[in-house]
Amino acid sequence: MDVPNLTVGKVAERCGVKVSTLHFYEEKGLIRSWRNQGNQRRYKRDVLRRISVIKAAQKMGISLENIRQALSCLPDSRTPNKKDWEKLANFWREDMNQRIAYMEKLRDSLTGCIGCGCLSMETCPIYNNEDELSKQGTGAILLEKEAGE
Amino acid sequence: MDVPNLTVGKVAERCGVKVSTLHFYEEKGLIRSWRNQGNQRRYKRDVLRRISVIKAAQKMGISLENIRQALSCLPDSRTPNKKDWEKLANFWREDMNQRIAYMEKLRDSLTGCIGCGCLSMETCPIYNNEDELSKQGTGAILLEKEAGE
DNA sequence: GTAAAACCTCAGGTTAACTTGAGGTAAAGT
DNA sequence: ACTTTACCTCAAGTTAACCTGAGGTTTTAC
Repeated sequence: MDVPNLTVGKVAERCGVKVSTLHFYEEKGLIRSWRNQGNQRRYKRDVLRRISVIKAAQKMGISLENIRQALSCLPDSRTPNKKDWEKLANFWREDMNQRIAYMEKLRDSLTGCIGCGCLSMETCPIYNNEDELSKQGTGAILLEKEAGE
Repeated sequence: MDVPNLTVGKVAERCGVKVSTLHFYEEKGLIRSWRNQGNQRRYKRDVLRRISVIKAAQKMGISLENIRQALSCLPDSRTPNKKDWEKLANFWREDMNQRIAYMEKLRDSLTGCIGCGCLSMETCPIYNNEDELSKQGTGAILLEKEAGE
């Protein structure tokens, strides 16, 4: 029982992404493959987890470039183990905490801010928070809604 | 003491945005202006607050299109009052709560998920959450980092 | 009254994260 | 064997949220 190597199609299917996405990720250095004699991509099994992590991280609002950097800490030579992945998780959890805290601040400022008169660019807590937080590396947020449709 | 009407330049300056952004917002139906005889834009003072709100909402991850829709509930004929703005704030606060809850779930799932073996597309809580939440209108997230450049 | 600063429109550019399509090769099924 | 399915590369298109620049007009300041 050799571990069967995966084709792009299989990986795409199992991860719920398009083949073109895998090409794209490879081009961006997020995943790796080697080629068979026919020049077709083959993947090791751990690419599945890698892609899962990429997707999860994206949902947390991390850009592909940042994900790439984080993933580059994973060992290239051997299949990453539990400790490797945990390191990644720890790295991002702190980030998440900051993002969440930022959102909470925004939420808490919102009602007061919009309702009262303070929402003037210079004095509004929302704007003051921004500067403070962007220095910490947590800046603008873009949440994409994919509601009904 | 007539309220002096604002020019694009003034509005841009006071809001910390570029003139082109104001043109853009107007084109997208987010703000309004009228023209003087020379065809130049003039704004009422409440445009400042409107833009503040747009900016704040963007930081919360709301898309311009959604902001436009929300703002379209504001009265066009009269200057919006406190109640009008509060309605908006309430509308978005619920949204924020969902987004925050989603982030928290993600964060809490992250360590376990990445660390253990469950991060397989079909069973991972992160993926299950996604479906559940996207039906509620809270989908993918994109947080833009503007750290130290 | 004239020169600089501000404004106008419209076309096209930018970035991220992909997707689509054309034109061609490899692998799999029967 | 041959046909269908899968894969390859490379170029160009897509969306959001703007920005830049060209070519021309209006205001403002001295």
